[in-house]
Amino acid sequence: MGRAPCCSKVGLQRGAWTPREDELLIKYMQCHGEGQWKSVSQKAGLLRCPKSCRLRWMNYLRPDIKRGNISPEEEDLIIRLHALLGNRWSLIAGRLPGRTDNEIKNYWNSHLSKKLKGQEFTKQNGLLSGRKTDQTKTTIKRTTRQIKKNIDVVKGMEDPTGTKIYVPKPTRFIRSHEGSRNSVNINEAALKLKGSKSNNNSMQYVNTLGVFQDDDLLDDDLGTNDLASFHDLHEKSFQEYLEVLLNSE
DNA sequence: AATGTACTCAACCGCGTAAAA
DNA sequence: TTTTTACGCGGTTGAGTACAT
Repeated sequence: MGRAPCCSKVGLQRGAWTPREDELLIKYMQCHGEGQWKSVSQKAGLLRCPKSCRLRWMNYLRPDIKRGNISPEEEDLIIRLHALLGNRWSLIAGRLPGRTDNEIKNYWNSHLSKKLKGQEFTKQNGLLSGRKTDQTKTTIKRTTRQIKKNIDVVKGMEDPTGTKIYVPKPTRFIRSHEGSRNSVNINEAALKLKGSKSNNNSMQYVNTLGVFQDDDLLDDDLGTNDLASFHDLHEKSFQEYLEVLLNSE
């Protein structure tokens, strides 16, 4: 696995971009479009490494980038998406037109992580404190049972028609109140999709839920384990699946 | 006004991986 | 099949700025 040489090693310009550099990069992009970053710096007359050029363009100079504060609607969406996806900033950014992964990551780290830290939700559910109420424990167990039930149904119907099923890659669900919300969301999504028996595609998505780590789910301390290693899907499937998760809240 | 502290965000770094050689 | 290249991602850094003392 090779690695592009660091710009400091080949004597290229570093640090903040000047207006002149921006101008050169914008002009080049207007003529040639994105891609071929390796040659961009040379052809545009910039003494910058490809990474730096790409980053400057993607996070700052691109014409479709939205400027200004994050709206309450956007903030709400970020919070919900983060609950579902974790720190997968590029995926989150993909659902916020005009916003970059870097911007959302910064916004999360400087605003939302602190904002959410002491929220009432945590206290009510007792999931971060390590002390769960009886009601919480009951909810977790009920949710766990329901998920397992759904998985059994799904397993029995796995790929009955030979339809292509997208093989996922692992996604970690970390210990957090968001994690506990995941359990509910995934469960609800499974129920909704399971209900669409007439739709073979839906069943594929449900299948992707069938990879929960059973032992973890049965663990009383649900929040400390991977809630699931449900898998990333083919892009189209993933987007549709995400819709279900979001709408199930 | 001077200094210290906290915050923001553009930019950098290192890693993983798909594609090309 | 193996190695190299190029790209994209998430974590981290640090300069600039705002605010508090």
